[in-house]
Amino acid sequence: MPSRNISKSVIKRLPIYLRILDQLIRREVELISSRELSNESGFTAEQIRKDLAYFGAFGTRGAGYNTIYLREKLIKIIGLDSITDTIVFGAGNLGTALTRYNLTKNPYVNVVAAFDKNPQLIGKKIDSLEVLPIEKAPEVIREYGIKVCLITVPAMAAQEVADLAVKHGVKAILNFAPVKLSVPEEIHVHNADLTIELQSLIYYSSAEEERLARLDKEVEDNKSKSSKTFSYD
Amino acid sequence: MPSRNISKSVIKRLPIYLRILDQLIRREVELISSRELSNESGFTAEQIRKDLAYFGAFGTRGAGYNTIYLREKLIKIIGLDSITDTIVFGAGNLGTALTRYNLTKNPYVNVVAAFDKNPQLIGKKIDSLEVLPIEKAPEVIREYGIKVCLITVPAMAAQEVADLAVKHGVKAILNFAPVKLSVPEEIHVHNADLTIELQSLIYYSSAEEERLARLDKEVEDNKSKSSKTFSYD
DNA sequence: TAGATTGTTAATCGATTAACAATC
DNA sequence: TAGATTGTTAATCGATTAACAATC
Repeated sequence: MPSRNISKSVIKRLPIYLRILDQLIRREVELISSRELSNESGFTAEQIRKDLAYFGAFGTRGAGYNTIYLREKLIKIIGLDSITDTIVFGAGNLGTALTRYNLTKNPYVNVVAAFDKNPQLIGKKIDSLEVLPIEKAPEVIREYGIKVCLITVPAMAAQEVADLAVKHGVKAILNFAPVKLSVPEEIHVHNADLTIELQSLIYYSSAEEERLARLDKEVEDNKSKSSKTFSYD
Repeated sequence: MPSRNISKSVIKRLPIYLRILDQLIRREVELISSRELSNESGFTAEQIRKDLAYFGAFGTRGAGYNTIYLREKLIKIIGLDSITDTIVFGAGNLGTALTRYNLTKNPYVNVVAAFDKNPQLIGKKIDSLEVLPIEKAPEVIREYGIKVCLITVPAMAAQEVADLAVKHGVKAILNFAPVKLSVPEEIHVHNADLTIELQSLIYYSSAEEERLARLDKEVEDNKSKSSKTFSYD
């Protein structure tokens, strides 16, 4: 029996494998080797084989993986074999984008409601979905047994919304607000912080070497100018 | 001199430290220990000290880090000391959300243009920014010396847009399209794939143990039912 | 000086890569 | 059978954690 407690990095790769299989199946490819999967995904063939082996032996030695069979297994592993109902907090541009994307392009997920506090947004339609006031959330969470939600409200409001969601039974949060949410430890939070992605990209976009060399020089200069400029007075 | 070639994981944490410092400074906190930074960020104090030490000695033994000084250093390390001009490909909901967010909430970045192919979106205003046809992109990239761009176009169009951006001088891409972009190896791509985030969260949201046990059983059953159902005929 | 906290080196842990026997 | 590719074990690499000397 495969051992459990599989690392986060492995789990993050599974949906990528799934997407590639979806594409291959659409192209009517029936069999794929780990080497070819490597080309498509950018991960090494060894890593792909090892990742899959945590969950079972899905391939055929000498041949490769049957795309349909492996896809089916991945769907079950990730837990996508029944559609996941979810809700979106915040119906601004980001909330609207995510709601619409998941409604139309993500067959594994259904958005049952979007909530906002702003009276101007309440009643607005996102495709056929009407934006509801946040007060309705507890009812919807209970009614649909919502376990996963997305938070796209402003940073200031995010903790409050998270508390409400957790209180009524949500187990996993995809958080787009630029704050660290405090939640009980059994609750899973993934942060999709777009500012952080962008800033860390900027690090690489301009001549790293030069910039850091300049920094070193500054720190040097500071030191020699007597101890430290600031000290604590 | 601190050694270079600092790992991606370190770089991804720097913007988080920066954000916390911004908050502390707003609250007029002047001095902070690595232990307190740990509480705010969720990373260990040891890790924070080590991360910072890659770039220099910014703290004061016995006291901690001066918030203003450390913030200034982080800004220079990340490369945020001059505003980064950027462009957004795709003016749908996601593109609009990102454009608006960066224009209004991200002081380190300026969005100089948003592009779309859809004639219905061209001319649309995002705050004071007018959506331009994608054909104008080369001109804008050259004029502003754009090094960083965001891609929010549909999966099908993403590679084409990336090629265009790279061709005209873009060095770093924040890609929201669910595809693996092929780019020359000196170009940096960060994937912000929201579907993958959501799917890997779903893995954790429902009883993992049970699901995987059920899977094991299936695979067992399959094996005993003669070799494999599919084999390659 | 005593107390506190950094910066840095050493130890541990975990994840990736390499190698290869198993087997289709 | 020969060729190919998986699944798995061992080796390596890198990142995190622990420990502590330096020093404010």
